[in-house]
Amino acid sequence: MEEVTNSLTGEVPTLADVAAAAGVSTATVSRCLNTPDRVTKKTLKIVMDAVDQLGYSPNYSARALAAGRTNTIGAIIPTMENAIFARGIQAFQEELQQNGCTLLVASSSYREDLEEEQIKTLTVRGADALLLIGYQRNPQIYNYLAKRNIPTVLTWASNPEKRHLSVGFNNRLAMRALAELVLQNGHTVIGCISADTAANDRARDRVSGIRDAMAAAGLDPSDLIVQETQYSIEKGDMAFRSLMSRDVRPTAVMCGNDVLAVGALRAATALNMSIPGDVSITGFDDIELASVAPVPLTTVHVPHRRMGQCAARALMSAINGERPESVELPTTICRRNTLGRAPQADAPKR
Amino acid sequence: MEEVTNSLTGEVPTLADVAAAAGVSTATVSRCLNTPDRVTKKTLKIVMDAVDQLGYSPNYSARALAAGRTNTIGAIIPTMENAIFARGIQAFQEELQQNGCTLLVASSSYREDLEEEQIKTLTVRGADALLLIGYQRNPQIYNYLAKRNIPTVLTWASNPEKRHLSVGFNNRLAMRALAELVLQNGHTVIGCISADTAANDRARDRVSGIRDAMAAAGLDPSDLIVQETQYSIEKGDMAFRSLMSRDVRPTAVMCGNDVLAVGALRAATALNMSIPGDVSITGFDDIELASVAPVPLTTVHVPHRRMGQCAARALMSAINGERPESVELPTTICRRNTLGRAPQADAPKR
DNA sequence: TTCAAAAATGTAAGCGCTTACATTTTTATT
DNA sequence: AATAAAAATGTAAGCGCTTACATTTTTGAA
Repeated sequence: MEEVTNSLTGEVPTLADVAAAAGVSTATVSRCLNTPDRVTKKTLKIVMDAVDQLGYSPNYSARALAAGRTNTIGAIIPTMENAIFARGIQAFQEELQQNGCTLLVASSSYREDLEEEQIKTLTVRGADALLLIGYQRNPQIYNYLAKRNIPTVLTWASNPEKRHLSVGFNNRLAMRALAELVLQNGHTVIGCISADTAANDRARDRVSGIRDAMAAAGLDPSDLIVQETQYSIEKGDMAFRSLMSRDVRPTAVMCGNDVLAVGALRAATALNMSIPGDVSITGFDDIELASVAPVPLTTVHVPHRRMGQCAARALMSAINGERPESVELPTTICRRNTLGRAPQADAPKR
Repeated sequence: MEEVTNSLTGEVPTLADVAAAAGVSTATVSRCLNTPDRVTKKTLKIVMDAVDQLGYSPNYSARALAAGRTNTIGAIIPTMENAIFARGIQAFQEELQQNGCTLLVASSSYREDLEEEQIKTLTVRGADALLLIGYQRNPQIYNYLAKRNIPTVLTWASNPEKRHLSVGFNNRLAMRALAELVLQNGHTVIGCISADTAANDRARDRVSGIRDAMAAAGLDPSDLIVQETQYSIEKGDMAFRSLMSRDVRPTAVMCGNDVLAVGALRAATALNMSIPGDVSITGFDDIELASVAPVPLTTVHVPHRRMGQCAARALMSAINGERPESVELPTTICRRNTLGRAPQADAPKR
């Protein structure tokens, strides 16, 4: 954190100042900084001493302009308001940092139009690559990105059409596995609280996963009672109540993520229902909230950190002109206390 | 999201391309983009049409290099892993965006050395201004910032020495008010779970606030039982257990933030203690977690969104050469269900 | 020791934009 | 209609860096 300003100008020193101080050309200084092995040990030392002495640090705008790359990666996530993406993005950023890159995060509030805008903003600002959540979006965007040659990784899902680079997990299979466990516990009337399945591919895949399991178990998948809402504890609470006000109450409520599940849990408690005695509840994500909920949540564990890390690596290699492979990370089921045997045959309400 | 690439080169169009297409000089195009009122309505139209037609968007690196500013603001927060800073930063970013600025977020993991590094990284990358959390840091950093002429706003606290621009709240007074309420409920043995008071000024101020209230109520402030730990639910749980294993158990445990309080709550439940019957627990921040905790948390409400917004405005005006004033936002006490009367005189354990 | 090849260094041309200053056009005044 | 002042536009010089290419120095084989 120490620095000697250029004694000549009193200004922040430039490459040229270093070159002058070291008695070499600017090209050599640049090489010392970027490709030290193309330079003599001796020169390197002289130059680096000058760098230290002047407290020089390169101007990134100039570097970006000249080199045509910014060493900045953009990420657009649907929300920062809850912790769904926090851990994964944190890991992503840590990995980038190790590679000398900076992360620029924007959030789209789950709105497609805003996401498009953010993508444009970030690329225009020179993001060398992008991390996006999910795969469903206007094809024009993929064209735009392709035309501009911006490597992009899709995360938190694995892209069914293998056209785009993705580092994620299979939402459908993951949820199916959990649903199978629910069915094994004797539940036959199943409710589901999900985010908007039209706009959110992860949500849609998760619901499909439940239906898959039902079909495989000989139930009619269309019997699944789906309640769509937004991701928040409050909304989860309301959706659960709505589910419970039906003539035939589900004995198990599978939630699209942990946030909704915690809301459902709260509502159930408020309704004096015991968990999992009266009703089973499941989540998805395994964020911290899941393990500290009033009743620890049975949920799907997603390897968020690893996903962030892999995504970063994939992007770095894409930037370097390689062709990284998509990866599909395994999820596991996290059995805790909100899933139990279905209660006795459910009598119609009243 | 549509774009016609420069038909001449097939490349992303530049200012010069637009100028050529519009039949004007690059300077005029630049003016149309940056200072449209210095240009004829007619020219403006011609140029803007060319811009649309070519799908031109400016190269930010070049613009930054030439103009000497990046329109990028940096924020360094201690953590992204929990929601303490999320809402405030979100509001900060929204406000910046309205002013054409982009936010660059980095996290320091509550480590002073990392924070210094991040500050350097962000300024070197051309951040025009910085948002920092708290006021306590190596004076050299403030020098560095001053020398580089980087406007900086300190947030989540209000700086006691008025030397730096800050937009925050008074942690000490806020916690004192809450502590007074606790004391009014008849509690005399008070425990406190806090973050590291040596490194974290907000944490320190909050503890001081409790002591202030005790002193004012005729208690000995040094009787406050302080347990320091990191901010996480798990750590809060452990700290609470440790507090409860003392010979004289506190009847009220005031936590440094809501995350710790939720952990304490969990531990209390696990220990079969009723809340607030056996023990009262308080938080700080009023993040979403507080209202959805198993027992809704009595806590200090902090106007996070407003703080983020004000901080952004202050920075924007500082960038424009004005001298914005520090602001201290009021906090309020949020009475919910974890604070009650002290139980009967506490018998020594066993 | 000589000389070609390899390695190190230097030269200088941009990267795409902003802006001070110069020039031209418009406006308002007489 | 003539003219000075104001407004609009153009010219061109950088901003600080990277890198293709040219030049110089070093290396090592003959």
